[in-house]
Amino acid sequence: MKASSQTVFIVDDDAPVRKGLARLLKSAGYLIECFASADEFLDYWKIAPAPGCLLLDIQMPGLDGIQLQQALQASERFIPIIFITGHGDIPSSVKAIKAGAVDFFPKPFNADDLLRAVHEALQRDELERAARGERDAVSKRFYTMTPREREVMALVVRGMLNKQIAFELGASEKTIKIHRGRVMAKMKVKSVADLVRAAEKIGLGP
Amino acid sequence: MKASSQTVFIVDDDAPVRKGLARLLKSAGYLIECFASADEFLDYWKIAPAPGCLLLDIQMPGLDGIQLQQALQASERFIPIIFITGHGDIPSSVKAIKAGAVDFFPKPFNADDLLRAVHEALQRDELERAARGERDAVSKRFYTMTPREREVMALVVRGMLNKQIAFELGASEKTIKIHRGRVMAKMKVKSVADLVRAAEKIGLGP
DNA sequence: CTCCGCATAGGACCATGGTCCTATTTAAAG
DNA sequence: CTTTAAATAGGACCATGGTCCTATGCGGAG
Repeated sequence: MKASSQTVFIVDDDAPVRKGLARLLKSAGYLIECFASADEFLDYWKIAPAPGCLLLDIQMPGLDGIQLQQALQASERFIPIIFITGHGDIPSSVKAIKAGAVDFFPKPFNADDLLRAVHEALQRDELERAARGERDAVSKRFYTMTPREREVMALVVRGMLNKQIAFELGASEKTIKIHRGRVMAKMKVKSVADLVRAAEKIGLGP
Repeated sequence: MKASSQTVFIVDDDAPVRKGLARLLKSAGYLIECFASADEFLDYWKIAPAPGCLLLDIQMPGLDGIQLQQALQASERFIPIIFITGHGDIPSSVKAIKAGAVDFFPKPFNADDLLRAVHEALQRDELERAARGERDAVSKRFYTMTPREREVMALVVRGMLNKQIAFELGASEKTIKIHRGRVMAKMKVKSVADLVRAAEKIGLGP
């Protein structure tokens, strides 16, 4: 029984299957939440998204597993998905994995394989959350800047000198220095190197 | 018939299948090379790797498709793979895609789907080659530098001042300036921003 | 033993970056 | 109509970066 603040969300229309999965994963030390349909899960997820992963049956009344995956992809809240299916075929497994699913198990599946996949999925979620947190922090700072400051930042990140930036933007070098100072302050970085890395996190290429 | 300098390599132990695939892809304007076994392909590939993609049957005497994929993964020469199989199962399709395969088709497959996959694979190969070319160029420059210059580069990329680098390396600021100048020259960059991006291409983190 | 690459470093000098202070103009918000 | 945020910019000043030239010491290759 390991401590865990991560939840395994189980979505399956078959109650005995849910119970079986829940028991298996509880005994492995994970927090569990069960849902009988994709919509039920989505309602919960919109209100209380949490760190964890999603164990998802493909065949279900209402939204099926693949559709739920697409819905989650479109939303901004990411969660790693492991598919489970009674009657899956190769094309759908390929599609699911290409769309980023962690794994895809036909029933009956091996419990150890599933646990390994859950472990991998939870790890992915942690990494993704960390990366996302950084992106969000940088992005938030970026949007505290004025339009002009953002322009200056873009050119600094391209490696341009104040003089060149001044020419490019039709302002004096003096003004650029001021904007540049504010960019460094608002982005909370101490060097151009850090600024470049921050810019890349939010997709600001040269 | 479009012009193409990219080759589709077909590896299948069944001659009629090879011929059918070759005809289909030739009529779509691609260059084709056929092989009856994984080893045959590998021998060719070791000598003359070329831009393109690989159409690969899973079931074959000798090395099977998945093993060939692993062998290619271990080597430094990347080529995008599309699997074709008569008797594939879901676990192997999942494994193949997770290992980076572009697609995985059970027979019989739809010709349009295959052509789409080939197109995607060739695109991937181009992107991968471009990225790899850049990495190699940067890496080559990196290794023209002396050990000391590389140390200085690492610290410059971390955003440190000459003064701090001097202290860190136990040298005078003057010496650091000289190394730094050589770093910029040998890496062929004109700004710290460019140096940071070059460093990231070869996995030099802060 | 000599030559060369590497690391070291000082002097001189100028370009560049950064930060004070002050000040004006404009446009939007109240 | 006044307040405020944004962009503009000059003066003064100092820190930092970059590039000349010159010079020394060390260790390996020829």
